[in-house]
Amino acid sequence: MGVSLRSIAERAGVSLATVSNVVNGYRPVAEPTRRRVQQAIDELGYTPNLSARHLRRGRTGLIALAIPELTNPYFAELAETAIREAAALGYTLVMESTDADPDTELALLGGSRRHVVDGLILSPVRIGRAEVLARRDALPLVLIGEGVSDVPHDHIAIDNVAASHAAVAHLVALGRRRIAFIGARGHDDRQSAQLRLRGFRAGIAAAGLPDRPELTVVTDRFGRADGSAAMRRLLTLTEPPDAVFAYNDLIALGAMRAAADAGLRIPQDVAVIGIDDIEEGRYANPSLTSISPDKAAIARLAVRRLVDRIEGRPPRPPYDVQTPFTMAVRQSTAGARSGFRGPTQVEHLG
Amino acid sequence: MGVSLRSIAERAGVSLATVSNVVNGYRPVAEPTRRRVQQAIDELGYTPNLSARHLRRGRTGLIALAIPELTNPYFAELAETAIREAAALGYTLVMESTDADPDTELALLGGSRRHVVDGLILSPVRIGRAEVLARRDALPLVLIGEGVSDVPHDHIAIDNVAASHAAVAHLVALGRRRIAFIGARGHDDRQSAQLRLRGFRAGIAAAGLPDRPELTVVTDRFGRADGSAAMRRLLTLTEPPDAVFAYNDLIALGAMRAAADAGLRIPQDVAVIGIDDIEEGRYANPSLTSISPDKAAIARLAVRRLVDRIEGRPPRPPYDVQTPFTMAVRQSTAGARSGFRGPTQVEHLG
DNA sequence: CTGAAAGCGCTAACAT
DNA sequence: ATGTTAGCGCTTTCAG
Repeated sequence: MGVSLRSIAERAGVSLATVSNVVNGYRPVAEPTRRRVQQAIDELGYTPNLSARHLRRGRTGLIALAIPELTNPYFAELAETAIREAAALGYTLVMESTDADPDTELALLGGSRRHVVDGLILSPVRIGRAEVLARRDALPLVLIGEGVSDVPHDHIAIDNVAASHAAVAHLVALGRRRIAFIGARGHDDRQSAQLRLRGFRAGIAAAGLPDRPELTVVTDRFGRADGSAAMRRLLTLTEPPDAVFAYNDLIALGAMRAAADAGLRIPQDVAVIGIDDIEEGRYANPSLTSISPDKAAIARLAVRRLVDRIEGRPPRPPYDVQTPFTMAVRQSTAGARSGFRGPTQVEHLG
Repeated sequence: MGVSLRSIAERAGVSLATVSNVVNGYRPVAEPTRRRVQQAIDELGYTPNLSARHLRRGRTGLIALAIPELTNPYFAELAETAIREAAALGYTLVMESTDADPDTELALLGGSRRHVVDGLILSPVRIGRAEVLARRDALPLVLIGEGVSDVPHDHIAIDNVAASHAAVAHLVALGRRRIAFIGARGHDDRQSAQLRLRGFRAGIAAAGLPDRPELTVVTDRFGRADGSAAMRRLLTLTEPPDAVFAYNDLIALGAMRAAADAGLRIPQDVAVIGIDDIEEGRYANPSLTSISPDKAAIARLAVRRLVDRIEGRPPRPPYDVQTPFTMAVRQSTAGARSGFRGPTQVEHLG
């Protein structure tokens, strides 16, 4: 059917091995030979059959990026960089949606994709440290996000405790006293990290504010609808919050929606801050203040570390890599509702 | 290294072919035999080596979904369904970002991914009918979106002219007279479809409104920033528009941002409608009226048609398949700024 | 610097 | 109903 190494070899009057070598450059090839071969390649329009190559090499050239959902812009932005980085290193990235389902996450961890991909980048939300420690599969693995840390695997994330603490400190500096946290994961939390909640509590304590459990609302998922529902619940309190720190921007945006529907002014009546700094927040009305992780750095590091493992370069601790973050202050926590085009104030924290 | 067919065959005391048959079910296998084989598979944890399978079959089991950008929620929502559908049909979907670059689109069309994927779903934005007609490559291809139609390839999209016409009619029914269009593609437009613009003009004409070229603004891309910039330009007119029909929701959202920054009220001063019905629009403030394509249908149809081609099922016209759409009327074109939770009025148009 | 040949793991045509 | 075997296209020893 297609053009194979053999056709090129015949056309150029050389052996298979030589063609392979001009394609891959493993061994030096004399200039005149390489010329002839290259010409044959161009004329016949040869492209290597990857299945054959991978069968022979024992690798597929694919890596998987498994995330809770594609439709969360944070992950879409992350994926954009990861795809590029993977391509630059000679790999094709396939996206895998776990749908935040524990069984799917476990199956992935257990190697369900073993013969499909050479390695896996996983953003776990329903499995915890225990499951990762119990893992027997040898498929190279890199974890991202706040889900699981402190395991003998590469793990890339921001310092979630510090980031959350900073968010709360920002609200406190605004003079807010009744600060709520809308966070994800209402299920059985075994060991699964609660870093952002921990940072929130640390921030509250550091400000000398009382611990008010009724101001912490957990949600099942990470979407706008969850943020809205949680906010509506907070607004039924006799003393509703004057500020909200949301687990992520999507939740924050949902919360802002619910607050607006209730006739509240943002930030005057209630200030809102999120995490992720997705573009949507910059265009929201009011625009959303957010902790801004370096998404490109996370994606790049995750891909590189994974490829290192795949290609047998030795893992060198520390496994837990923390990437920098900043804070983008916008209307949802600003005093004046100034024009959008004004310079965005950014504090460097990472 | 890993567990292969051979290991299973030895363990179960059968031939390779038999193991292959219990795995693939091509030929009947006696129940006791199948049992033994299955047990061996379970015990040894066998998973087929896909590279080998694909080398043998001449297919990779991968299909590519090439879209302008991952970070456009419309495509993310589309991709979510496409991935699921592909998996159900035994394929893995890989996302390819063209970045709206003509060379990338051309290369894809020319078969740059030939040996990587079995087929391609492409959402073209920079290439036109001519390029698709000139294509020589045999890689199965399905087109989606308004970019290219009327070519001998499967093409899935809504009726863009009708949809745009409906959007304009909706604004006209609101009593708006100075209706602007913010659309994409400011480049050399050769043959590349301009369906939405055509529908816009038809709507204007049908309402007996004058043709006002200054109310049509083209943008280079499809993002929020483009919508904002275009809107700012429209607001410099001595007679600015009282309504805007945007090429897509992202542009609409950007336009709303710019309008709000200019102190305009939506919809009182200017009504806004988009196309795509992304979730973000439902949570925007005000929420965004939008033409709502059946994204799941588009994704499903595109994948199915592609797999039909890949597996050799004959193409049966019509090539151009139009999927239904509806209109979701929300605050950005509604009179009263009612609560978000109220029922969304939907007209069925598709 | 180049060639010959083995074999990666699987499927399918051909036997039995 | 099951077994045997050729060969998909490539990379990689081992020889020259």
